[in-house]
Amino acid sequence: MDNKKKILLIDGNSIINRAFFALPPMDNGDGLHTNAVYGFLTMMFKMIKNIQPTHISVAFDLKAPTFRHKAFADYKAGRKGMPSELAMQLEPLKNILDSMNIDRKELEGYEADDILGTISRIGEENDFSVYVVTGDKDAIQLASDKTLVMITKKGVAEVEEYNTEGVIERYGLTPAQFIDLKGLMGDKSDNIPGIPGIGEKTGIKLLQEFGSVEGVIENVDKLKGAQKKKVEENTESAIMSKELATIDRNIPLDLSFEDMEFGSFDVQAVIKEFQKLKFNSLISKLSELTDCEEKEVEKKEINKLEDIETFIEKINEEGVLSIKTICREGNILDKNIIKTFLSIDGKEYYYLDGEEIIALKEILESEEIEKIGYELKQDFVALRPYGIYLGNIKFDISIAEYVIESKSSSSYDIDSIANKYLYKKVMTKDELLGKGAKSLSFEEVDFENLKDYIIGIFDTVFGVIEAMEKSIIDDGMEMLFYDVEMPLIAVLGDMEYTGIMVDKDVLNELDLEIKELIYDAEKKIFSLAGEEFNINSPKQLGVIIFEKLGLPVVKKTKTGYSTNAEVLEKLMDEHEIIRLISDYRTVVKLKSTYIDGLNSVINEKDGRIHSTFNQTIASTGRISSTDPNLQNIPVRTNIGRNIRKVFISENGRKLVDADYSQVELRVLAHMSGDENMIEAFSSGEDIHRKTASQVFNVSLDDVTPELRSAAKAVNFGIIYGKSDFGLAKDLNISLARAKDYINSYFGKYDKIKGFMDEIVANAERTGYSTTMFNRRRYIPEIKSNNFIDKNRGKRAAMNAPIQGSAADIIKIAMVNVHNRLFEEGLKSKLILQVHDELIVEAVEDELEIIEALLKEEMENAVYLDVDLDVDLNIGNSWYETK
DNA sequence: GGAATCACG
DNA sequence: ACGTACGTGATTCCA
Repeated sequence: MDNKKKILLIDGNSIINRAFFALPPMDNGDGLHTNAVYGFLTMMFKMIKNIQPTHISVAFDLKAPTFRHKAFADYKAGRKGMPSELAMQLEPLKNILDSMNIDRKELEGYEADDILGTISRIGEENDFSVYVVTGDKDAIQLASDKTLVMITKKGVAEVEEYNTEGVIERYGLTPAQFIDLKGLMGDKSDNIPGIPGIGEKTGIKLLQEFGSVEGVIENVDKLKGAQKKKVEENTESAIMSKELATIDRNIPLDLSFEDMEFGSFDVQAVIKEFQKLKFNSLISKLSELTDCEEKEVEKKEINKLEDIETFIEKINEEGVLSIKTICREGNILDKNIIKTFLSIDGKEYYYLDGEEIIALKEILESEEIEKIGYELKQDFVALRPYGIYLGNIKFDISIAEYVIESKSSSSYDIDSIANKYLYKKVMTKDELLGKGAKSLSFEEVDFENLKDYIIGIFDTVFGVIEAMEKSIIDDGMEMLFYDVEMPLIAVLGDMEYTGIMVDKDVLNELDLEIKELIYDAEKKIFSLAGEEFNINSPKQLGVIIFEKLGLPVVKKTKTGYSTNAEVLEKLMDEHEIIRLISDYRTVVKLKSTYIDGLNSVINEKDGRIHSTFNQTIASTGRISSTDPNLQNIPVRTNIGRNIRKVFISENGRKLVDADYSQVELRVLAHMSGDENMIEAFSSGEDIHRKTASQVFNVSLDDVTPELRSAAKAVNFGIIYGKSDFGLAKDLNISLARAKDYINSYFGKYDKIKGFMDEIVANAERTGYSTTMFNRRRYIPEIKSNNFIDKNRGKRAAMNAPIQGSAADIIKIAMVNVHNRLFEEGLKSKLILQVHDELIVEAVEDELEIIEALLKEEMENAVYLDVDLDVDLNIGNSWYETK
């Protein structure tokens, strides 16, 4: 089966039918069901990818009666018609096949089976390797050394393959005898009678002995008892059944292999069809199918913008501007722009050199002119040193893709966006600059190449906005995208550009202290171990404590002994070296990640640290912070908390730290509508204490610290979908008691239970869960057959609406705080966000205004069925704001 | 470049 | 019976 000529034959009705029943309902938002088409195409794409056929044909049944109906009035009697949800999907499927130039065949009086049988025969005669895909086992009779029959099992994704040998192996019969088997056993689904009482096993046995239906009949005398009687009484039925089950491989079919050739089609037309059905994920798979014409990036001119006046006039007319700055590596505070590329309509592209961009300041800052682009925060920040504040950021395609397709580990680079929406290959930054040691900078790169890179970005921006906008509206994310995510770009850009002041002296003092601690700990560890080794190497450390010192192994990792904090905690009483190792780990972490790490990113010009805030990373909608990560500065331990003394306010300013109190639990109370939980919050009591009293049925005064901490653990566990096992482990209680806690928790807060169950059920059906503001998180694992993956998917599904809604809320607050600071002409700056906490560096004159402003905007960002509560703390350093 | 570890909400 | 809390980022070791 290694011919160059390969023909893929698909039983269209059989496969679309299977797909319909195997896949959960899907629709395109316009009432058109799409699951069967989607399933069909997924299967077909997979086959094309695996088989690489040169020819394809899809056969369909027609409604008209076939020769089988004429021969046997009851043929297929009792079969229900197609459900309308499936019937409505036939035309769209046929349209897609047509637009992909895939041959379709249907012939009055015959079934799809007969078409496949005939083509496969002619194909074999013409030296093709033939691949037949269907859900109907009848087709097994077509199997041969040249024809591989693939029968779908479990939906449409997996198939069982049969060639001659495969049939013999599985049934002990030749493919031709498979027809005889049908003749004997009949087929309920087609209402073919066969011989009542003879099933697959008996049928196979008889055929192995007598060869065929006719053989069985001739030798009926050799049979005994009831079996003999059955065969005698149903001779005619058996012969007729065999006839009905025989695929007619000689039907009068017009066919030319030329028509069935597969490979070239109008990709853009197919994409349009897919977009109608919302099959975005399939669009990106088109490129895997065939190397047929990828749409080339059009060669375009990018000219120096000479006539700025006319350009500005035109912008004012159009009202939209796309921009991409290209910068040299350098200090965020310096003017680093090499070139700024501009386009108004996606047709004409221009550039300006370096500082020339200042000529467009008014337009760039204009609230009238809408700015569109890709990763516009970079441009926003790049323009700041020129005194330009990019205004009215309307549409950023990287963030649009993030809200449209939010799932874990997805990338939103320009190439994947272009590929998905436009089926275009565009140049990536890596392709432009190269990777690794040989990589170039933007300054070194050839200008012609740079132009192609920019054309790719602009073409993509202008090409995808319409489709993205439609997705955003269809999914109900207009408010989230236009009123939260887009304005947030400038907020985050400002935070990055402003940075946070650090006290280098404090940092150096801490460094000296910690060096001492590390040195002392090292010395003691080596002496207790009796040798020197690399304490930072879990491998070497494992050898020392588990082999040399013989401590009991608590847990293993993939690669060896586990030596993490939890394990060390368990070994604490076994040997005094453990405490030292644990402390050593703590201080080394502080030095490497925080002291050395922060030291290396202090901006030499302003003595501040300028982190980058990422808006398209976290699958739940949170913001993340890198270079450095300012969202994981130590706070939980006394020694670690000292790092916060490094983050200070400038002279004449104060840090105002505002944090939401229990925002995730409040979100949960609101979203679930649970009256008891809502009451718990409105009582104003400490929430974990109140929960303890409600769940354990004791008066508030009788809540012991143990009960409170149990309630706290359950409260948090609920947010993450924690199991009884995990709770038992954390609280160090029996599994039974942990179960008890959870049961009484859900007994008291029964709507929370219902809410969680509903989220999981919805996610299993739709594949995603949503926040209060319709932010989606896609969780494909929840449909997995793997128990572990599926459960992880369920927990992610339960957590995403809570964590994500809280993220939405603080983003709204950030936009509102930022707007008020601007509108009221205040000099204080929002400089940090740590998920439920905002930090403003306030000038002292504005301190009271800022306190009120922060509290007001954060508490009123949204209105929930429970109040949002914000705690304020003021200090000269982050350490003091506690 | 992945694994292990540990810092945060 | 399964394996056992969601979401991040940085550092270090080691193949």
